[in-house]
Amino acid sequence: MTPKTPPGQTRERIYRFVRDRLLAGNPPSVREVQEAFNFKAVESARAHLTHLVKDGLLLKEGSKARGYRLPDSAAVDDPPVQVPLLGRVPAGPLSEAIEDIESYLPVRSKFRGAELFALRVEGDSMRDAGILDGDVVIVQRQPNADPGDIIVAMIDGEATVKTLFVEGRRVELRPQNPEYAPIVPDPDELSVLGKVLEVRRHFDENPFRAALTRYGASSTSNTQSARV
Amino acid sequence: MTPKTPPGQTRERIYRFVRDRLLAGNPPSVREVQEAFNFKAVESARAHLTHLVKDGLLLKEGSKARGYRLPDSAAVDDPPVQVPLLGRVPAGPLSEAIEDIESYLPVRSKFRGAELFALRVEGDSMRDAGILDGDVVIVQRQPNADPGDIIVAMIDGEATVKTLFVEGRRVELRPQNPEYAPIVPDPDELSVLGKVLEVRRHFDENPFRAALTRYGASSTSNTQSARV
DNA sequence: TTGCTTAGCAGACGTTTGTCTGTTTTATTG
DNA sequence: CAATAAAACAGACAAACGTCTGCTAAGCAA
Repeated sequence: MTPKTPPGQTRERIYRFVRDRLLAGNPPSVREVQEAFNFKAVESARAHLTHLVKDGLLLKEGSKARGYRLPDSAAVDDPPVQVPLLGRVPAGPLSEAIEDIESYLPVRSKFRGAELFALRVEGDSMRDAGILDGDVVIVQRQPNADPGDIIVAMIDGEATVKTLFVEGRRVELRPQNPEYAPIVPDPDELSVLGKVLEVRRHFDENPFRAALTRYGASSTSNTQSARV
Repeated sequence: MTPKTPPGQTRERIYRFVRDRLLAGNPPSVREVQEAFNFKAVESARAHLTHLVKDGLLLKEGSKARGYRLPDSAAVDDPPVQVPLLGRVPAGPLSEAIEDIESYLPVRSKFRGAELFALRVEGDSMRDAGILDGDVVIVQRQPNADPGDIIVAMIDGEATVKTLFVEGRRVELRPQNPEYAPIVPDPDELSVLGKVLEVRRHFDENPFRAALTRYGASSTSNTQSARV
């Protein structure tokens, strides 16, 4: 027999497993819990689930399939903030750009209260900082920044993402890519839109696949059979 | 027979019914749809659901109970899913790693239903793909992947993030950094943990600032006065 | 009218899933 | 050590559930 786990230990892990599945909108069946924990018997999983209900950690109505639910007490403590992804750069006040909202991104609620917006990066001038063309940056709107911050600034009516450098009176916007030259704006004309808090990149539509298959990887025809 | 409803009218009501149930984390069964709309036959409900899938308004995987899900398009302003950020790599079943949860990250609800976890990347073997040391990847847990996918795989008991290549029988895990060599695992021993959907990097504690001040930017003492 | 399509109904079948009973193993406690 | 409780296992059963085939009725267009 599988070695017995100390009391409560496995139960807590099962609770979190079910909790995550429920938060993901994907309620597990008893047998899925069984398999996730390598139980040999369905009843082992069900016993744990029954106990969790008895302890008030889970809810269950009737004997429906995948019928376990989270009680109110387990509701996510801090609902995330929804940050607008702007299709165009907000030169003026952020409120004027709301008609250009492409979608909303959830960010951790620790940023609640800050004025945030998201922007899609164009170009690869920040390549060596791991910010690539098409990435989305989450920006905290603020009129000034500290040296070393990655900021979004308005230069000649266009928004740029650069690293801020300060040497005495001289202000420099440095790209992170040797192919690009630093920008030295007139300190009085430098308009800081905000400071980059986070970068995100999605691989759903994999932009690398096209380039990669050029190397001679399996043709699309046998992609299915080539699944690993 | 119950009077027939004009084309599409009932279908739209069914869609909203299912959608609301899914957003509430309470997926309905076919028979629950049947009862909600007073159909006399299960098949009446199922026909509508099948059509909704065909029209792309709903998703369905396999023949699981309560298996209908929302596609990406419907997930715009839905409450985000909370994804666990694991402090340690989930070598075994995901359920065994739940005790190592550092925190939860909000991701767009388009991923609702998938089994997701987040992981902190170590090393810069994927540097040229814009995945740097310390970045967080959001992974969809799945046992296989397609060529070109960026995957998390177990190699020699350690988790690695690499790009998957397949040439016939030969499987290759390619870093995106010329300083690293590709890994050619035994196809039978390659264990795919999941596929990387997204990368995130936080600049809150700016990792670049230390390196940047070396260039002679203002010393820490006048950082404040140097704010721009 | 005829033909076609869609909506709905009826019944059945097989799988998934929840549940139950009984047994074995392990840790703990007196 | 024996007694006890908890954990896990084994096997079975019944309800829930998804799916399929065949059918009728209603609307629509040629």
